[in-house]
Amino acid sequence: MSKSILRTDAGESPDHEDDAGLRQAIELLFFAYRDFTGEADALLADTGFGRAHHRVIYFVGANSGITVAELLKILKITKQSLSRVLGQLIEEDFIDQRTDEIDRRRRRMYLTIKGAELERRLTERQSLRIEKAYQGVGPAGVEGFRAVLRGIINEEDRNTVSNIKKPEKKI
Amino acid sequence: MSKSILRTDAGESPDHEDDAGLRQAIELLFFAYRDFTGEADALLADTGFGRAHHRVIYFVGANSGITVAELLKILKITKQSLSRVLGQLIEEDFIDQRTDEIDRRRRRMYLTIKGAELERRLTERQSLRIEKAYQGVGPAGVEGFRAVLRGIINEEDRNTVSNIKKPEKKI
DNA sequence: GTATATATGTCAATAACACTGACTTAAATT
DNA sequence: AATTTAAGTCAGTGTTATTGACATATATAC
Repeated sequence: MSKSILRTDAGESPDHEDDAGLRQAIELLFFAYRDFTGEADALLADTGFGRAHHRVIYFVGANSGITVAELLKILKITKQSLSRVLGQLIEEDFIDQRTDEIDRRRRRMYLTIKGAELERRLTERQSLRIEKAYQGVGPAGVEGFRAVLRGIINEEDRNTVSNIKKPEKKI
Repeated sequence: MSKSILRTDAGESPDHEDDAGLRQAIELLFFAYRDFTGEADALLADTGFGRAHHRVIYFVGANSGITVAELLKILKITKQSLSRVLGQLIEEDFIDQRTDEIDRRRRRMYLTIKGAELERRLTERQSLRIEKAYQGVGPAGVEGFRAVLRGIINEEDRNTVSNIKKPEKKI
């Protein structure tokens, strides 16, 4: 009685993953992301910052010297949204913004000592959670995890994620 | 020069996953979730509903007859937050709420025809995305994907996700 | 060198989603 | 009869995001 809502409840589905398997994946993504971000959210709660600040700190940390436009492309939010968050982070000395030497329209962003310290604490927690989840899964399983997530990402953005095997990222 | 921020930039890290690998996983989760939800968000945009409505519709669809308290536990939001979203969904006839026959304090929720139709459209899209991501990864890889996500979820909630291999879910 | 395009920033209004705290109602349990 | 549980509501607040309009500085094209 409870089985499928995706298909019309008959017993077909021949060659592809069954509905239940796909629904399970949907739920796994929801719960995993909820808990994955929840931990960092809790750590941030004291500082007055939120998830948006975390994202900015993370990506500036991962891409030192990133420009505003590049950051917007990654986050897929509007300039005005970023502005508020970024303004606070600069104001409170977590991020340093410097004009590009060559193209003086561009502002490049860097973590301050304080910013890097916060980034480290946040990333450390999340890394630990993932590291634990990797345990007992085995290299092939971990590779499967990566491959499926990569496949879920919009094609045009798959290369935005740093690809370890290949030489070096740039962004 | 850009490598690690997690550890102090020296070349250690012996037995465990290296920082770059874990950072990559963090980014994969971010981008995958962003795009995974983005598609449904776009579909919802016309209707005036948002991601919160989607979550309620999804979980009521997956757990027909779920009570308010059970839904709150899954979503980890407050009663007041749910109230707004749920109220709209009932008002606009996507969800039907009926008093439990036995315990008349409980209100059980069900999708209406209209609600089930919307749920189907949303879940279909997301399922298709996951199905595509599964292609070429192989059964072991898919199992790895599931296992890692399950490991990321807080221990107390790992069984909230339907576990296909075992008899049946309940919630 | 003037015109145009690009990169960034800002002002104002609005909306979705979430929170805390305090309280009510109805029904079940003790 | 007293207490607990399930659900709902009122009021106030905060974070994250949106759209639209406009301003400034700099680079590039003609």
